[in-house]
Amino acid sequence: MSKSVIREKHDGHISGGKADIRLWLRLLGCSTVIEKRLRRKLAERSSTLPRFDVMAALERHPEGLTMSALSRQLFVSNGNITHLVHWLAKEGLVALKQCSRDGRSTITQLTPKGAAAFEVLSREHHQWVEAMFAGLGVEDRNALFALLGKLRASVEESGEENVRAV
Amino acid sequence: MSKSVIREKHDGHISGGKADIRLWLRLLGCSTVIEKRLRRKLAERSSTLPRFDVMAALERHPEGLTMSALSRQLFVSNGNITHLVHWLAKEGLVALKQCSRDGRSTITQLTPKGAAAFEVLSREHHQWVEAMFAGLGVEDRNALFALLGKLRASVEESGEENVRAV
DNA sequence: TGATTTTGCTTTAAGCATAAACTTTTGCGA
DNA sequence: TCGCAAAAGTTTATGCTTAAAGCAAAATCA
Repeated sequence: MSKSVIREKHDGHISGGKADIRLWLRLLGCSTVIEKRLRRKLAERSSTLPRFDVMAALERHPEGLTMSALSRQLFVSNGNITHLVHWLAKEGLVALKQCSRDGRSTITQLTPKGAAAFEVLSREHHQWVEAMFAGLGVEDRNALFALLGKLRASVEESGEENVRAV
Repeated sequence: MSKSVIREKHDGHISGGKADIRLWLRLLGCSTVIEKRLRRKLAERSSTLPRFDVMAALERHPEGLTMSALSRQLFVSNGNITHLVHWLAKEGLVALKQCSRDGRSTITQLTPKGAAAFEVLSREHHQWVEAMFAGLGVEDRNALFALLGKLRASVEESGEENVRAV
């Protein structure tokens, strides 16, 4: 998975590491195990997470999206989107058409078949996630949500130095 | 990154989704942004996260590890380890030797060069992580750590149904 | 208008990851 | 001891991902 970095030891401590590393590894571990489970479930239905993501984005934009818009929405590279969309198009799940006002752009939309397929997958996806979080009470979920918000802010702030002098 | 699934909308809510999905996406987002930053930093030093992981595992096992042991430690497939270790060996960062008691096994160890390289990378790695978590106070970190522990337990429990009748 | 830059997308090369098939070696049981 | 199953690694096929190079269309601007 290319994710692990270092492993927690059995006593929950890191060899030579500190608390931050331990926290990061736990965060990574949670995210990874959930993601793997979702991938596996989707694979059982002959789909993948990236394809699901693309379909989810298109489902929320019935008017269609350009390749670049998809790329921005999903935070993946342009070439990546090309690949995914072409695959989905070959399967008949999305339709491509030239943009009339801009000859460079391709508009991507879910086909009825694609929308139906996503409808089913999406419902299941939600159930899978729900099941994995079921062990947390409402208060825990709210607290976790808030803390992750703080963390996100912290990470973003720590990266600002790169943009400072621009 | 193949991770996103669905996107949070600007108001922080999910189209047609529920709180669990929102929480999952925020967790995924945090994990992904941190991981991307680490990957980028390592790339600037001509390394990668998977290679760093392998070296970290070997650093904690000076006696050496077999390929399979590495595979288990890092939770990645066997073929994957083959690839990574051979690359590291070609760079002179790890050394391979046949296991005397088992002709099938290959023992993998850091070379002095590899240990020195890891020493440097590891120190930097720790600083990067520290910086990203710097915005969280000690209490927040402890709370987050505990909540993620609960989440992990929840995820594991929710997967037990597969093993129940075995 | 004409030249330059930007934008949208594709292609290519490299790396990471898995599953499945395969080889070799080991170990175990009849 | 023979035969066969299990284990260690490798290889192959497939897919995701990025960065970088490239092409064509559009926009900018002198």
